[in-house]
Amino acid sequence: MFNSDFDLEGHFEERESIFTVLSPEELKELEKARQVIRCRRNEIIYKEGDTPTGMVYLHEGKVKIYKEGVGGREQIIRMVKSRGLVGFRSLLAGENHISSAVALEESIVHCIPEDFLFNTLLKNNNFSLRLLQNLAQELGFSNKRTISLTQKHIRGRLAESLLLLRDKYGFENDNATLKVYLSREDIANLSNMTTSNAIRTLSTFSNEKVIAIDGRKIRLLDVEALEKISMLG
Amino acid sequence: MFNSDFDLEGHFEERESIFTVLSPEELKELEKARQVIRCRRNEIIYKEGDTPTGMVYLHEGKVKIYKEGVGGREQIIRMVKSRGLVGFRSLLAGENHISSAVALEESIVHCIPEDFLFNTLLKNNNFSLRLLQNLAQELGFSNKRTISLTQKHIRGRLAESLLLLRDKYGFENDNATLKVYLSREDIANLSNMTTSNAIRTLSTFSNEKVIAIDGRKIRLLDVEALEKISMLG
DNA sequence: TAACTTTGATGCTATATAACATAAACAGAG
DNA sequence: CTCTGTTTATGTTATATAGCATCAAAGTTA
Repeated sequence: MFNSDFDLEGHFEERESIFTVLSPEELKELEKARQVIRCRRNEIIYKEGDTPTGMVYLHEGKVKIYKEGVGGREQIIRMVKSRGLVGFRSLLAGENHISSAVALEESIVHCIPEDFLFNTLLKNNNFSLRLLQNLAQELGFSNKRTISLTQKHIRGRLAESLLLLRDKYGFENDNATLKVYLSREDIANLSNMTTSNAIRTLSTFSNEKVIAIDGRKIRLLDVEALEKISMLG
Repeated sequence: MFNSDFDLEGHFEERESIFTVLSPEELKELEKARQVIRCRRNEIIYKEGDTPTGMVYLHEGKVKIYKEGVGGREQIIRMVKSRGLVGFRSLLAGENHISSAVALEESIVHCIPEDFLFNTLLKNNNFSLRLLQNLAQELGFSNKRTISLTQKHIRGRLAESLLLLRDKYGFENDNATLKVYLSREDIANLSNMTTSNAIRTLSTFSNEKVIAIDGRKIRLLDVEALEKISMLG
């Protein structure tokens, strides 16, 4: 096993939300207990250091989860898509939030009270198992990511990020344009590099015809090449 | 919250094993089901890519868990102490191992069959909750670590690793000597740097009277200074 | 429309750290 | 004990990438 790369095929896919394992009664309770919140673009959902008020579920939209590092430099540690979980780790660990969550576009999140969560965990073992699986996969992702972000070179890190965005959000109808529109700064923060270097390297990829850029629209022209670049670091 | 550092006080402490939440009958079953294995120094417990055969519990000893990165360079992602879990993530995620585990000294591990694990998870909700908490804390650790390893400079990374080793394994009776004896290479692999740089930086710390080194014996002379170095990156 | 702010693009310089080389100290095998 | 391989130590060089500066383009607000 030399390939330390991501299992690019839907590794942490989750077409269905974690709540599909709930019974009809539990779902009813959930609907009563949850609080539906609409978030605007760039709105903060929670911040590093906050005490979690409940579990946060992203019903619709896109969210970035990041941590502030040395000198306030932010590192995006996870991207969330519709039907995904945003804030759940800290609650389960019994800690305050260690990261911040911000909506990347108009989003709808559900805030699920702590009580409901723990009651359901105690009642419904399948729910517990499902959450365990989710966390375990997330931990695997984080471990793999640590290696990539520390050991790969700029080109490899950027290529990996682009593939990661494809896996997470997929393509537009043309089957090539990433279905997510990030600023160069966000791309840099996702890939552990400065904004200048993200811009520069995207340009290089574009010159090499590996991708095509049009503002924030990124089309993956040669996925195989990207995978190669990502692999070789 | 500017301090993105570790909660140095027993963040992922676990004096008691996760099995304390089992009932007397479950414990009996566990004793029947588990396989006790003695590992010698440097013995491989499992390797990246292996299919997990069960949950691995470290009864006694010290274990490093690492992943191979670009060009075979290894990154230690976790250190395990007595009564800790070694292999559990992959089983819960339903994946193959994404990391390897090696005994750092003579160790005794218990291999707990998959059946027992999942049966107990379905029967005993407190066990599930406990495991959820464990995983959630581990994920938090991994996220924090990603930031440290990517953003801190060599001195900061090494200082953090030394503090991490103290938190995990504690001191000898002199209340200063780390109770773990790693090669410079392991220290480097833990801190995301080359062996030369680990050696060089340890020397520097020694010259600065922050630590004292005598072969693999490392005494922390000025913990406050180390914390400062770790903090400032 | 104009003034202003943010984002994107590109070049240049500085620097942290990897990579390499050499040698001493140490450990294990015969 | 001697031989041989590994670990530790230290100096030198090369390089990837951060940091900074400048400018153009695109959005935003007045």
